[in-house]
Amino acid sequence: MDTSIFAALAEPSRLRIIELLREGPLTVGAIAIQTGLRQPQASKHLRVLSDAGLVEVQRDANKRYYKLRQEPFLEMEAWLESCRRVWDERFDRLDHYLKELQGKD
Amino acid sequence: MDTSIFAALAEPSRLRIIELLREGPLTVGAIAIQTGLRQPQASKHLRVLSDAGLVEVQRDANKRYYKLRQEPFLEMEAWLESCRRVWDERFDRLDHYLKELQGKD
DNA sequence: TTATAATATTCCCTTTACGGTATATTCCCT
DNA sequence: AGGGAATATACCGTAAAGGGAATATTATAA
Repeated sequence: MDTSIFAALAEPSRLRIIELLREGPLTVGAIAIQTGLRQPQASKHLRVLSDAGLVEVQRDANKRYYKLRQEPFLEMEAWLESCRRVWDERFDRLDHYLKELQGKD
Repeated sequence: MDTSIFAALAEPSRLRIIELLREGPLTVGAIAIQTGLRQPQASKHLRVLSDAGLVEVQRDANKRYYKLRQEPFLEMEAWLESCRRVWDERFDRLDHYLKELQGKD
């Protein structure tokens, strides 16, 4: 799991941007307005998100539409899935079983 | 979605700790050894993870067993779910439909 | 080609995060 | 009570992150 994905999402404005992009692609200007960011900061945050692979850009004249990329989201889902078995009933029972074995030494 | 969760996971050593805890609860000492961290750093990272609600501690004499908490993982799964609809087939079609409407102006 | 709109980058400054080391705390054992 | 193990906290120094403002880039239109 690449930590740069989490690092990108750790900044409130960037998380906000991601949430805006759930509705569909947006230009830098639109993002700046909807987040209350100044244009340079919006660009800079989008750069970080882009470097982390969370968004991609689609050019249209001198506007740039940013949109979400699916891959990192799939990666996160897979990672969460790998954590999920901790709370899996069967794993819990196995855990207790092993603990009991240890206790017998 | 609380960004402190992502901030906690953004640090490589902390992500590693979480991944170790997938196997079950561990003491600070065990975590320090398995990650190659010195004990104080391990404690500090665990503090961050704890403040973010990702782990909880269970005392046993002067040892402390850290284990994963389920809630933030459920929260992340729900959040990812809210992003998922972007790639939903139907949403995509609606998007194209709206774009076509705009083009007619 | 020049003006303008949209976006990206640079520089500076301040704050925050992290590692290292020392020290404090807590608990057990005798 | 005193010693030692396990863990937490404090303090310091450095490096990275983030905002602000100015400037550079790219594309369009006249």
